[in-house]
Amino acid sequence: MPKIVDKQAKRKEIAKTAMNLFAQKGFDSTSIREITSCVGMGKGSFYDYFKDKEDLLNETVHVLFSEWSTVLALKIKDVEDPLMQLQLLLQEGAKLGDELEQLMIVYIDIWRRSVSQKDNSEYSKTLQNFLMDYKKAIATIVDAAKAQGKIRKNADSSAIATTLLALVDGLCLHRMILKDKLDINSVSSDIFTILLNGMK
Amino acid sequence: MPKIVDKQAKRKEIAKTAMNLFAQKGFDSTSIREITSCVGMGKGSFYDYFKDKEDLLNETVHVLFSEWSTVLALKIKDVEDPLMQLQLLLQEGAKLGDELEQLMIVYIDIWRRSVSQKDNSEYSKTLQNFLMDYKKAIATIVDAAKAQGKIRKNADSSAIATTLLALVDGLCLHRMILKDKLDINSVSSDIFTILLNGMK
DNA sequence: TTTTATTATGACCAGTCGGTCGGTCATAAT
DNA sequence: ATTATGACCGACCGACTGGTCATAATAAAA
Repeated sequence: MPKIVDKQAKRKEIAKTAMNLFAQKGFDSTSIREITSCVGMGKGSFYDYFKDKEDLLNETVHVLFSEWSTVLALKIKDVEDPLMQLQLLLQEGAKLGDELEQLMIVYIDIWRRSVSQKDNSEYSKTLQNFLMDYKKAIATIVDAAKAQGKIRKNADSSAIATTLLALVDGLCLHRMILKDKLDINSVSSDIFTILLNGMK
Repeated sequence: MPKIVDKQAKRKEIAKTAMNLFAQKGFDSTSIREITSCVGMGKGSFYDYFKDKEDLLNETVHVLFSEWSTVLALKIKDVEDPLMQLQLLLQEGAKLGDELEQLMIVYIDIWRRSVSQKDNSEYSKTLQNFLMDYKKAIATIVDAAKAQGKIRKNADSSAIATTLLALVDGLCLHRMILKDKLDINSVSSDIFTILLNGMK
């Protein structure tokens, strides 16, 4: 029998390498040649693992969100207090743009593609699902805080989750442009106090 | 003597047309040929108005922010109460993504380019300045609210402005992906109440 | 060793890219 | 009527694109 390679593993490997290039030049301007040469394989072989360039984008999106979730989950895993979890989510999430700047750039790139493309491409749906799952996870934490009486009972968990998520992403993005001119620590602690006062 | 055209006006016209195409395919994937054919001019003439493709991007960014500011300023121009202005800024700003979806898509595209490109290109600086000016304008409104005793005196205007701005952009972006699944009205009114309670 | 199914390859393809350039055209001043 | 000049153009360039395919390399089974 011929040698067998783990196709799924190689897909991941190629996607990870590609992500670095996407972060530098964007998806559209990164060529298959560049990617394969960076991985150390022939250009033709690319098509043994991916149907076409968009198929690579689908894989990239999966890798992206999986890494993102892993890192974020690690940040709050040992925290018990749901309120503290929310605060961490805000502070650490907004700082994730520094730590995972490349991921963030690719995120934006995919975002733009997903919105301007009218067809319901696979990566588009993945992006939607990621956002909704993320939101649900936050809403669950908010509910836990409500159950412990740390947030007023009549607060809209879903709305709070939506807001927090949008805020984190917004801060992330703005911070990427403004760099040191946007001090996450001072902003987020102040805001969290305000939010908290309002939510009680 | 030959007829003289208003070069700056034509630059604007071309940039506006280009923006529609950028919103559909992204800057990288939109060709000069496409743009000029859409405007109804020869490809060669393009270079009578722009040094190169990036020069067009600079013009596009200016047009983009100018349109954005104009529309947003219109939304709050007749409102006296600074608190109401802030609320409008949040509600209307977040909905601007619907009204000006094309602008928003191009905004994201430029954003990605600006961050991944390490050099300090002109459009990059324009984007930075726009964000900082925007933030300053909001901070001014917050100060006005403080002066009227509608926000507690010790609140950090700058932090609040930063947050509001990030929140608006974040909601805008999320709404573009989630469409109707994200109801801006219910979210923003609820959140504004929370913010307000905390800020008093 | 031979066979055989899978993996790996890079030359090749048709087409597109941003950008240049020589030259035509329309107009307004003379 | 002549002339000067900016506006306008599309053929052309070298470089590059995503994708194909005939062929070569590989390694387990016979």
